[in-house]
Amino acid sequence: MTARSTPEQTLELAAFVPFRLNRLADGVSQHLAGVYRKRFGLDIPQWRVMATVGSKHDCTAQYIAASTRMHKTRVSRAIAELEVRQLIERASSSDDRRQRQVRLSRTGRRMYSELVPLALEREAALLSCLGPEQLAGFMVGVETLERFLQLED
Amino acid sequence: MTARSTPEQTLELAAFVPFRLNRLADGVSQHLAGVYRKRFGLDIPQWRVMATVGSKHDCTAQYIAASTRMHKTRVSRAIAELEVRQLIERASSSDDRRQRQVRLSRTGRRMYSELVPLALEREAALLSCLGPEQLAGFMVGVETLERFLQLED
DNA sequence: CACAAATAGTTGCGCTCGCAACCGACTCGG
DNA sequence: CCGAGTCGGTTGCGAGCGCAACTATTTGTG
Repeated sequence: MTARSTPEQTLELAAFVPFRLNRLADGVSQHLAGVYRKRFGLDIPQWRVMATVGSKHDCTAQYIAASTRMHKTRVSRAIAELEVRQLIERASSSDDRRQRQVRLSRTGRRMYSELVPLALEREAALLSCLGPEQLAGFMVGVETLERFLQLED
Repeated sequence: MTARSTPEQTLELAAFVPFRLNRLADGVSQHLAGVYRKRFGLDIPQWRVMATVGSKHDCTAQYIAASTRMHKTRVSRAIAELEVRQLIERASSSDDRRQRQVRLSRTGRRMYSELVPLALEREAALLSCLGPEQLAGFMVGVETLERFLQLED
């Protein structure tokens, strides 16, 4: 075998931060998936659209795409399905007839007001495993990385 | 707890930790994608298999699936492609003829030894935006969450 | 020993997604 | 105005993935 002075550099996937971050994000998603899928029949894109439209009324598909960082086709399809299910409504904008204003319907608002507390509760349950100062330290890291990767809105 | 005096609870996606974690993990993946895709023609499953096989010789597909937390079909297909490209070799195990021992080929080892330093360098570049104590605080949070979600190996 | 249950790995199928092409609407320079 | 370029949004298509079913082998139980 090769007798190099330095041993071959190896990479332990379990200690590789990008991998761990992916795995963690995926685990968190799973942890939440039940809330919107099983109970409300929403998949992730639909849930994100609901959340966006719920907090900012009369927004466009483009705005949703930008703020959720989803591809516009993904947004388009999520909106289409939500409209079929009558959870949102679309009205053609008066000043630019290319874009259509998206808003929650009556039933959509009802679902939203049920959905939000559950989601926040799950988030809180997740973060409850961190002490206050641990949480703060963690979030500082998240924010710094977001800024570094220019992921902020 | 609070009566109707509080306004309707809303959820700002940009402040919702699960969403931010997904976005962050995705950003980090993008940040790395160039390394294995553009330069070595590997996609993520293939890269993970390479990394796993590189650090643990003679492992089975099942082991790879467990340690990367990928679905066994995803692993199977990644291995198949890597074998076609002659980056790995498979030998049927003597004691259990269902499983096949996977290891890097000569060219696979060469690629691995090129790939690992680049990946580690990228990881370091990413984490360099955090100061030492920020990094430590961040990693403590990651570890705690991993343990909470039972994602450790 | 025989047969049921479990296990390693592969494959058919349907679904989702991103890319690129597209359609209709706006804009702006000439 | 008119045409080129741009922009909001949709759709055809191919790639990748997970589920479930399958093959081949091993293990467990009577």
